Amino acid sequence: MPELPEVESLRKSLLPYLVGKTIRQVEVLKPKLVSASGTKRSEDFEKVGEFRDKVTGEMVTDISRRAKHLVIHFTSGACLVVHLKMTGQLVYTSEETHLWGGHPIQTSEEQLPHKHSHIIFHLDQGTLYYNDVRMFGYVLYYPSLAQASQYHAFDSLGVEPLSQDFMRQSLVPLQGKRKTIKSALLAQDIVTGLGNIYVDEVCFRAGVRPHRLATSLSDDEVTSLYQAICEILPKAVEMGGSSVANYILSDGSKGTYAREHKVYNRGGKVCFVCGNTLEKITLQNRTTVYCPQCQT
DNA sequence: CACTAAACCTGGGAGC
DNA sequence: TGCTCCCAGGTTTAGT
Repeated sequence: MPELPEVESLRKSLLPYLVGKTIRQVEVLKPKLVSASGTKRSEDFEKVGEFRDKVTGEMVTDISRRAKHLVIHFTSGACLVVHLKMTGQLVYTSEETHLWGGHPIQTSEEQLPHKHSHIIFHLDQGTLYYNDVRMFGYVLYYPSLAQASQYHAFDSLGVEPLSQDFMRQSLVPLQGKRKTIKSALLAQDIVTGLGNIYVDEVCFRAGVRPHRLATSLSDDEVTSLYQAICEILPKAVEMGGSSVANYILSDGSKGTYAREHKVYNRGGKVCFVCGNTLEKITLQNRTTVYCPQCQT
């Protein structure tokens, strides 16, 4: 479930650990998760060797984010594009800190690597683990940011909702989409970064039913959606994201925004605002929860 | 164009 | 205790 707030929180938590560190050695235990030249999820073992060779010796200069992708930048201009998909994690440990959940490692299940550690980056100080239970995620190497952008068609993505470019006007194209509001917000082409959790939370806050057609949105409702996104996403980032299932920050600690959820995972429960029962429906093949009273 | 389902995977929980 | 079944979300792709 890493959505924008989770990826952004992870990015921030990785920065102080990774910037300035050099990769001394790489272990790729699940070849299908990496690529060295744009061919995703290849089983080709030569490409694993290529990946290892190209990444080894690189120093991290910065970590950025585009939509739900993390981009790890290197001195040479090359970069790694990381997508966590459903269950990916990036966890950093070092001899000094050896942290897990903000405290020193104590139990065996806090030990790394474990059976879901698929890529291990040994740094000149500390170790970065890519863990992924379901292995939907990936780590792609690109020799330059330009090539990464080209292959990944980052330019077909909509506006970044945390950027200064994001304004009410950015959401006006919603009114031209002949699909449901939820579908249009999940599609990433108008605004990026929202997933199942935050679309439901945003719709609730805006007072809009997610299964209505986007063409039915009034101007005021577009404004409400804009305001809801502006309020919810920064707050979620501030709280480290929503740790449902297995999302964690780079030191193993959890984000706390899940306690702020008003509708996500609350189908059949009582609406905090009006006291009515929250409705649970399936939309776009995804579980969707809304309040029939508060959302119109 | 927009929808739906399936696919990619595994583990956790419910129900029996 | 242990089995089966269903569910979880991000994204792409194939089919309607």
